[in-house]
Amino acid sequence: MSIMHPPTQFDQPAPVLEANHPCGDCIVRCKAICSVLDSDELKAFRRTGATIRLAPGETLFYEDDPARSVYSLTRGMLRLTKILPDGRRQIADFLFPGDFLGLTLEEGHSFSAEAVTEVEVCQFSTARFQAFATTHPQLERRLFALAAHELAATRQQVLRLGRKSAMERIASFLMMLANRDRDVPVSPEGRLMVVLPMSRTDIGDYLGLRIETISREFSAMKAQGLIRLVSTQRVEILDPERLEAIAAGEALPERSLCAH
Amino acid sequence: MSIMHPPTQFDQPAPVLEANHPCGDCIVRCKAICSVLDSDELKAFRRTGATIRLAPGETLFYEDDPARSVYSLTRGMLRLTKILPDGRRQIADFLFPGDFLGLTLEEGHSFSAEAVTEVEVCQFSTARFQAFATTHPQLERRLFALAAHELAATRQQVLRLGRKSAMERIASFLMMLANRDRDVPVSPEGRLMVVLPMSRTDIGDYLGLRIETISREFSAMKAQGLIRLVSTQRVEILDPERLEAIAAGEALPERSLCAH
DNA sequence: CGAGCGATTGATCGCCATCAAAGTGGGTGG
DNA sequence: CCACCCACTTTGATGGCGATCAATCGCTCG
Repeated sequence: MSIMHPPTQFDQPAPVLEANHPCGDCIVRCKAICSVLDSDELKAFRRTGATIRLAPGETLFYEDDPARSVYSLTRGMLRLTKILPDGRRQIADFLFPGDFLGLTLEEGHSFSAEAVTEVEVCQFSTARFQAFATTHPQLERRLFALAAHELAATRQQVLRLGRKSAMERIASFLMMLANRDRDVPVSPEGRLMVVLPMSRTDIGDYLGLRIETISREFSAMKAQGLIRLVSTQRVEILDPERLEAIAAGEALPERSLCAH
Repeated sequence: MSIMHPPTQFDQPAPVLEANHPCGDCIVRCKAICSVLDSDELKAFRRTGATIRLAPGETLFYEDDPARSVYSLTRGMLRLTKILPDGRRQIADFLFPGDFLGLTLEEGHSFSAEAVTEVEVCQFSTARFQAFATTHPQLERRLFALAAHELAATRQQVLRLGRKSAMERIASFLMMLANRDRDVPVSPEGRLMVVLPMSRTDIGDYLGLRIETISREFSAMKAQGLIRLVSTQRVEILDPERLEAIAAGEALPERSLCAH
């Protein structure tokens, strides 16, 4: 998952489209990979692709499947997962509308992609996409920008998993979600609201923790007045500064469960 | 660190260079970013850069330093580190000759880069490098390939840190090193030999473990006949199949310290 | 209203961290 | 050449965080 939206120089208004353009009502036009294409390019590009819809839990592709398609996520949330032979699972990333996936230099995909919520993606043949990219340098530059951004975000994840405590990981995760859609996240009273479309199991598998630990730390955070659990899927952030400090590893341990 | 060398389609013989070409004796010519350039391009490119040498422990740049240069590592090993306020350290990656670093879309670097061994890098101004890339599409394609490759390797690291035990992490680390230079690594008797130029502290900070754990697991592996500790910096792999199985999470726990 | 699944809470365990001490090896100076 | 030093590694003893096992809660749906 990106730390936040890709750098703003790419969040530019995309070229205006004529009426009836196949991408005319695309929600992620300004963010997606296609934003660097002009109207005609985009139309040509779009014709080479299909739209796929997935229900929650459905799989877009499996790890090691031959990588014959690339995808642009237009609606919903995907998770990228890796599984160990004994069933241990790691979620490498959550993907949001505008994210791009599936381009690899190896033969097969290096992770599975599954729908967390209802999902809609644009699908393109890898071969045709690459041919198209070769003739559109700005698309290649955009590809690199996306990869570089993902890489930076994934290295943040490495820091989280390698060196942060359970509460720090969760705080970090919440702040990341809170920072990503600065548009949606305010409660009626103007407080930061984070939506968690994924299950506790997913959060655990993303943060390298068990679901019980996720639950316990959420409860501890609630007890400390850091957050409010509006519902299972909605968290209100009551103290963003302190939560951010915890996420950054700046806060005193303050034992989560110490009563004695 | 790459899982292994970048895909072979890029490991092509680089164009032959005339005598006295400034890159004529470059060790990493076939692997580095420059491999996509022909002789004249390369000469023009090289003139824009400088050579920097670092002693072990010296820093090439710090996290959050403005990113004004990019680098190609020609000799030695670098580590990319992130530090938490209280001193906890995570090594995001080890870099080898032929690796490229420093290109980011943010203002500053997202990690520090320090020399593990004696190091030599080619330095280029970011601005000039980007201008040069704009006019050399094959360079941009190569950049994307490197980023994509790094991203896949970093996601492997996420799996290691999120879901693998101490011994699995170390086995995985050893096999990664063993697979990376298939050229160097055989002992006189034809067995797999891995060189560890970095300290135990570095290994620990890469794998999210303490140095005591690294030592203990090395000893346990030795006791199980998996490896032989030739010296602090040299490990002979005695049972690659089983070590690979452990690395992949396929092996039974086989309690490391269970005597009773 | 009951079934069933996910989330929460509780009790205990075990892996790895921490604290501590001893071993090793390389470099320096007498 | 050898004694000493210092940094790094290894080994040992103990503790704590998060995992595991287990029970309860709460919501959704039939």
